[in-house]
Amino acid sequence: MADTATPGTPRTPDSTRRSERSRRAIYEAALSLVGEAGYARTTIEGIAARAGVGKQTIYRWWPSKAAVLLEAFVDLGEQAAEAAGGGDGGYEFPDTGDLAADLKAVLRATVDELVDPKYEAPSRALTAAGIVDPALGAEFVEKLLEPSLQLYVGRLRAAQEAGDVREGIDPRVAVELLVGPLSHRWLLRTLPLTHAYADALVDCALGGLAPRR
Amino acid sequence: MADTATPGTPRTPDSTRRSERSRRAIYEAALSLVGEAGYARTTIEGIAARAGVGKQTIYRWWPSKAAVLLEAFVDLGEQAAEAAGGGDGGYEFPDTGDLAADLKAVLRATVDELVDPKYEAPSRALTAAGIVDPALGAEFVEKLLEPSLQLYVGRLRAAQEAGDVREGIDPRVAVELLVGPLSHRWLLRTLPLTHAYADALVDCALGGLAPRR
Amino acid sequence: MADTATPGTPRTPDSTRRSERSRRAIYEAALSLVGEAGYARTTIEGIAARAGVGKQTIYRWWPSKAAVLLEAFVDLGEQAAEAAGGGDGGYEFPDTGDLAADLKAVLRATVDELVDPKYEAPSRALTAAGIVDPALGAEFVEKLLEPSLQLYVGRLRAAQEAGDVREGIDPRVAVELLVGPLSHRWLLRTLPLTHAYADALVDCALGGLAPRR
Amino acid sequence: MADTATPGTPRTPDSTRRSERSRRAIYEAALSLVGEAGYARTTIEGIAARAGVGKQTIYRWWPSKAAVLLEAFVDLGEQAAEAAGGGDGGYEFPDTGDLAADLKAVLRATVDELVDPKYEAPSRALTAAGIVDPALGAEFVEKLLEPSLQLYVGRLRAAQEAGDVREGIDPRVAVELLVGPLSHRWLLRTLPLTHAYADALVDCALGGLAPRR
DNA sequence: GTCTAAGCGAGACGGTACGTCACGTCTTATC
DNA sequence: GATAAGACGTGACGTACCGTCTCGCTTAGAC
Repeated sequence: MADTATPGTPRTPDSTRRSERSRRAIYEAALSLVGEAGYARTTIEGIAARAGVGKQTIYRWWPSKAAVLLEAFVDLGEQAAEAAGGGDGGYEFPDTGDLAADLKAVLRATVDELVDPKYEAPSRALTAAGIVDPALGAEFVEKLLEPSLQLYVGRLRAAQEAGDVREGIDPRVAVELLVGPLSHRWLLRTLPLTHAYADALVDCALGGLAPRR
Repeated sequence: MADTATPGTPRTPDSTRRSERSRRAIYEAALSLVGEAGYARTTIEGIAARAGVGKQTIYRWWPSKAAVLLEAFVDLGEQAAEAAGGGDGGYEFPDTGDLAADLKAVLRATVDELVDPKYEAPSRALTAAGIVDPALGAEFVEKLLEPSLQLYVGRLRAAQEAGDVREGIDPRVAVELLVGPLSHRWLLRTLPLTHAYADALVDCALGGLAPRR
Repeated sequence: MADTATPGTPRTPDSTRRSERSRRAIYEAALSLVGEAGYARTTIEGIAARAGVGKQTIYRWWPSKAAVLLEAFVDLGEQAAEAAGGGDGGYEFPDTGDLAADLKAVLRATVDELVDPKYEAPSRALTAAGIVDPALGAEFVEKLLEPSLQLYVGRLRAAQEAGDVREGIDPRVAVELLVGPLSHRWLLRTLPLTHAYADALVDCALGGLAPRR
Repeated sequence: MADTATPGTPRTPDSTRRSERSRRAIYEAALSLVGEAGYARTTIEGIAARAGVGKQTIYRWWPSKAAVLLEAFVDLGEQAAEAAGGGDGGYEFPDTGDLAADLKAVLRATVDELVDPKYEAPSRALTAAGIVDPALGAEFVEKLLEPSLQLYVGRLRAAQEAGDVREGIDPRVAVELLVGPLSHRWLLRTLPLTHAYADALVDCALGGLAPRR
């Protein structure tokens, strides 16, 4: 009965003795390197060197380069949220009563975020890594994507109760009807991602393609 | 309009002397290796070895592993089309007069294709590579994605003329309203990709989220 | 006079952490491969593979294949000397009082060594490499050739003091008068290298070509 | 009895149809490249490219890079001889009656040639190649070295008849006594190769190391 | 004067080795 | 015991040349 934590075969490091200093330095190094050189040309050795950290310190705490970057990214988001909201990091979805306006505002903000050069490279890299690696993808979805989607779901459910959305509609599908096309254009670069597109999406999705009788 | 191929400065190989034998062997090796070991564990050396080809023969004709796989994939599609349609490779979009039914049929078929284990690994790999590398992404879209989307656009335009789609709707946006969510679920694995989901999408998109007055 | 090793700009490895095991394995692999396949067909990859060592471990410590072999050869000599002399590796030149006899004995031994198939291939390879590459040649001369020549010089100087060599003679030139022709025949393979030739050389060199008045 | 030339298995090219133009261009390219980049960095592809010649034209007529260079070098010597002597290329060894003076003159000229930067690189390269490759070495000795040595032998034999060299001396050994040390210094770069050294060699060799009674 | 077969320039091909980079593991010394 | 440092075995990278081969083109010598 030697080990406190999981008795699994691989050595479980003692997280209470972990160096906060190193952790922060690794986050910063990872993000800056991905921003400068791109994800593919960012290496664990490079992160360690820039962070002034031994390679083993990275391998001890993360299973892969993608995992490091994901955590760094989550941390970035938390810090931004903390700085902005002051609260516990929970963004709120606007509810002015005008569903279309609210959705357009949020989708426009999302567009702005997606094309912001500061976030674009690491976001794309993480998304791509998650597409190929299911485990990483699951973490990516759980930590970064799903929380946002839940906000949409909440707003749409409220709209449904207010009678602004038909009864038979599954709010989850409705969310994807809006977010899916945005994501599609961003990831695949088929056509420019603009505010106008965001507005068009909302109008189409709410009004439907079929003519109103 | 003199030269078909790239007139670039660096050594341009003479494509008339290219070995068809090697090209085919490389396609097959690339596809089989990605299928067996996954994209990340597929190497150019491995492809060359399995194809019985010198590495230089790959580097002479393709700039990257992703480019090889993309071409192999395009070739696979062409061969399949040739075998199936007998014609010049152009699939046709069904038009029974019932727009909803036609869209559901096609989306269901797309779902089946996306979850087919034979195609899933290379498709994901290529998509992910294109997300990170704009040049490759552009080629991916142009050669593989856009042709399919144009079939949707054609069908929707016909529907619009028949009065089955509202006049103000941009058919391109309409297509993305259907395809975007599908792609979103497939790439990010948020929720299972099923025929039911395809049907729900069509219903939502055609009918709209807002209640009919 | 701070640093023993090269203070060069490029990554200087820490020699205190060097693996003795690998070093020895590399020496052995290099010597055996040159013996079996010849120098030209010996490759760094081959040495690394046979030594069970990464290529980088060779490139980290040696600048070239020739440098590896030179060190391996020097090491071989040191080990042989240690095994034989028990002392610090210094061979001694015989001094029986009979200069001609002593020289013949040593030259005959040299002949035997030069034609020994075990040493011939690597010796030739190293000499040839040194002929073309001045830096390597200098190291070869300093580490392997010059120590031997100095023994000759010492013996000849003693002979000069004993009145067995004329006063005006430069001992260094005298040494080369004996060693040069031997080396010439060995390297260029003009005529067979035999004990008889060694004897003839000593007689000619001591007695001179011109008739004694 | 199908083939005119050697009925050996490998295709024997028809030398009557050989392109003199290409041959000369290859000689020039080979010599200039070795002079500029050194032997090791000279490649057959490089020679072919500079000569404006297909690789196969080289492989058709020569078995190796060294063979090309050797022939180029022999040709160079022949052309020089033709230009100088006007005759059939046979240099003559001076015979003024003063053996020591004649030998010194020739050895000094040899020294000058050996240190001439124009010839040094290819000479060293060829010598080194011949040291390692017996077949090439034999050709090198036969075509380039032996003819020169025979001139020495002739002069020494004449001196022996004139009573300037002792009867018991083998002229061949005597030649090597003079040429060997020169070659030794040149090849191994132990000490500077000078006219003074040439003179000292002649004096030592003629007078002998042992004191005259 | 044609015809045909060789040499020729060019360069694609299957290979081997190069020298470099980064991986993930391990060891050593420091804190 | 976590850490900075970095040597190690491993394996892929992209490049350089190897020696063979296959193309058209040209250029004799035989008809």
